[in-house]
Amino acid sequence: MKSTDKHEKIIRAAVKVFAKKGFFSARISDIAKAAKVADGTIYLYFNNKFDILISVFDEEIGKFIAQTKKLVDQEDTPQKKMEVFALKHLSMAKENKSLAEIIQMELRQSHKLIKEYRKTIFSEYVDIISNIIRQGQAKGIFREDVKPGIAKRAFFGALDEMTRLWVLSPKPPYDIEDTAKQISNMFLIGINAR
Amino acid sequence: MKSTDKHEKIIRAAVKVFAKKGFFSARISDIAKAAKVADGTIYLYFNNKFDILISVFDEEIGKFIAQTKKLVDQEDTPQKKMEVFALKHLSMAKENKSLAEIIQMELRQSHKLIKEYRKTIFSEYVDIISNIIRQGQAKGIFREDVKPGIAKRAFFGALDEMTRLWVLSPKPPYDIEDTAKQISNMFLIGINAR
DNA sequence: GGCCGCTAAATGAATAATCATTCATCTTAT
DNA sequence: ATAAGATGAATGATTATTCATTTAGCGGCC
Repeated sequence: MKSTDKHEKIIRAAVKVFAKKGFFSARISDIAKAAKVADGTIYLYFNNKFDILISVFDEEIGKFIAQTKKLVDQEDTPQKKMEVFALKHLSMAKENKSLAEIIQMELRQSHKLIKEYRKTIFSEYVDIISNIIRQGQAKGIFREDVKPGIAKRAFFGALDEMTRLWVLSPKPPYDIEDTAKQISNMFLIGINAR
Repeated sequence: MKSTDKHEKIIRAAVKVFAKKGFFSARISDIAKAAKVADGTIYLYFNNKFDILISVFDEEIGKFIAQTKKLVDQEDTPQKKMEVFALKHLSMAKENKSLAEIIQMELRQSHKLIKEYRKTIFSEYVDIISNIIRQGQAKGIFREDVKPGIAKRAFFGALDEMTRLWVLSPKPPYDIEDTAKQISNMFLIGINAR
């Protein structure tokens, strides 16, 4: 029985089960059933339940960050980079809802390991934003008095909250591209009339 | 033994314990010990563990929203209202770190009841923002093409993410008032140089 | 080709530990 | 003396994890 990669099958099943029930309420037997393997089989591929969660993060989030960086690099202006970042962020949430749900829910746990994990992985991600902002400031395109360390959080937070809305609702209530543009515009030109 | 209000004592203890260990890892006996009562006593005041968490939210978040509304109402201009909202939000997180931590962590759970709860309570809160924006638009102060439904999420998300930073770190790295001003400015006038 | 024997992989029932919850008993205040 | 309040040991339910047993794939041999 070597036909399919069990590791992969279990990860995929776990993403679905964790998204649906949450990490703590998910039973190993739920994951096993969803992956169509025996309970014990899971322990041939993972050390314990927590290890499954970490593996989900490790194997999925890394890819996504790399993709985002690449897309941002392809754009010329800082403004366009911001917009592309927003678009990529929101698209990912829409296209991979279960994973987005897990990131939203489980990566917020107060478990020590999760906290550390979040700090590291999210720093790498939000620093894409602060780099764009610094570039823009160097070129005289962005205001000098904006602190990149705050702005990156604000921009990421705005996108993260939109994602949460979609994760909690059955359907995305807004158009992805329109939302990405609205949000990046709000940061770029503000909401004041003139 | 009627000297102190047990209900209150237990809530206070629960806030600390939940903040430290998270809802699922917190044991009833932890809370009992922190509140200096017997395990069984907790069940004289609460139906079950989950009920404690809900009570924490109910009794603390309601107060906070009311306070925020009042402060916002006292300001004249929409711009000032936005700034005051931001300031109140961040101050609350700084002054009541344990509660902020619980809101950050536990109110994100995928448990069905929590999801519903979050939708209701947060709607009330973020609608303060969309109301400010609509007022500003009616007065011709804010751009008409900004959608209040998106802007409210973005603004809240930005503040929420700053809060998360503080909750995860040992110390607040930025000045509250300065941060509130930076964030509201970013929304009001954007980050573009001109 | 068919038949052993061997190993790695898979199974799932049994185990063992964890805790939320209960309730028979005890305390305290009036 | 009584009852409302408090106690905490015992209960029972839940599940992560283990491990004795089974199964499947594979190479060598006749």
